[in-house]
Amino acid sequence: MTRTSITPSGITPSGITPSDDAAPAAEGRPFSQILDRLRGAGLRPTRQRMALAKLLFDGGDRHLTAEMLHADAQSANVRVSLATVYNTLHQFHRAGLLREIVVDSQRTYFDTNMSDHHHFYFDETGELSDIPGDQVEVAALPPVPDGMAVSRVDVVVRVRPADA
Amino acid sequence: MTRTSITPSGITPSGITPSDDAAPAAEGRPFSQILDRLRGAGLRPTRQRMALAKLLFDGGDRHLTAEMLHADAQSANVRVSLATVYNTLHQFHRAGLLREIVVDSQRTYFDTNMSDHHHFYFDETGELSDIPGDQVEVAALPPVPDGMAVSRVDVVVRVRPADA
DNA sequence: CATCAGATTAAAATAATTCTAAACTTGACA
DNA sequence: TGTCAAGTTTAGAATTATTTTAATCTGATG
Repeated sequence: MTRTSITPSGITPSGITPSDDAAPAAEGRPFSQILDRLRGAGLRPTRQRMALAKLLFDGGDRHLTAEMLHADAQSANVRVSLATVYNTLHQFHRAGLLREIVVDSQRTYFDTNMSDHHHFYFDETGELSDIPGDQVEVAALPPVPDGMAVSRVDVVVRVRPADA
Repeated sequence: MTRTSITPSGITPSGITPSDDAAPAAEGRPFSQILDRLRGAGLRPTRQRMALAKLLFDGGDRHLTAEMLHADAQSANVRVSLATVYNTLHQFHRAGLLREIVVDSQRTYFDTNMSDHHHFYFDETGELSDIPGDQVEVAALPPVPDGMAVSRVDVVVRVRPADA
């Protein structure tokens, strides 16, 4: 239970409606948390960033692509262009709010789980699931080339239906 | 020294010329090795597959993209279309002659080193280098989801200039 | 050496992502 | 509160890596 996600109880799924947007936010919790998060990251809390942040961080750990988040936004009646979704994902990533996962050399996934962990990748379906950091041990890393520093170690366990 | 690559001594860089192609191949070594390799994989030894195989396997361990191999072919005066390079790389991969590496979600790399090993990835330059399998230890893999089998475990150590 | 499945190719098509330039918003300040 | 610069959003065009298409070749076999 070390996650930092925000999971309020009785708030409209996507909160922000086209008409009313400086919504009062009941006791002022979920909105201001996201707001602080954006401010803290030096990102102006715009309507679309707020909405995307809510979609991203309100639902537990998620692995998604730009297209997925865009679709999510559509279903939640949040109007954002795909370009903005791409921009926002990258900004959030640079700001340390999201992690980029490379498992498929054709699409880019982002992970809302920023803790130290690795991934299962289901080749068939293209789905991802987390492996807690403490369940994989990468021992004995070789000496890093001169003048270089490790920026990250990624472990991807590729799985497929046991069978053939 | 457990590699299986073929490194002949005094043969013209790419061997195959547009005009003469059923070349005698001196004592019949490098050609027939590649030939056997293709035949063994159930791939018809065509002019372009032979040439690409030579480029791929004659030069030690290599990490390359389709575009790179295509460029290689051009400089070696081997005429192959880019589409054929793509096809060939995938066929070789399916045939177990090449390994696909996912480190960059924008291009696909292939590795001629089929032994068990992992990679350093230089974020800045997009270059790759091998880490011998025995220099990384992935211990304590978590239980694989039901009905699934591990098809591969990839470890990528991302590095960048030590500094700022 | 005729045949044909399999291979190659140029060119068009696709998919994911980025860029562009114009049209907004936002926050700051007078 | 009105104004404005700087930062954002957006539709659509552009780019990049890769795949598909359809036509044309080529290697293996009889």
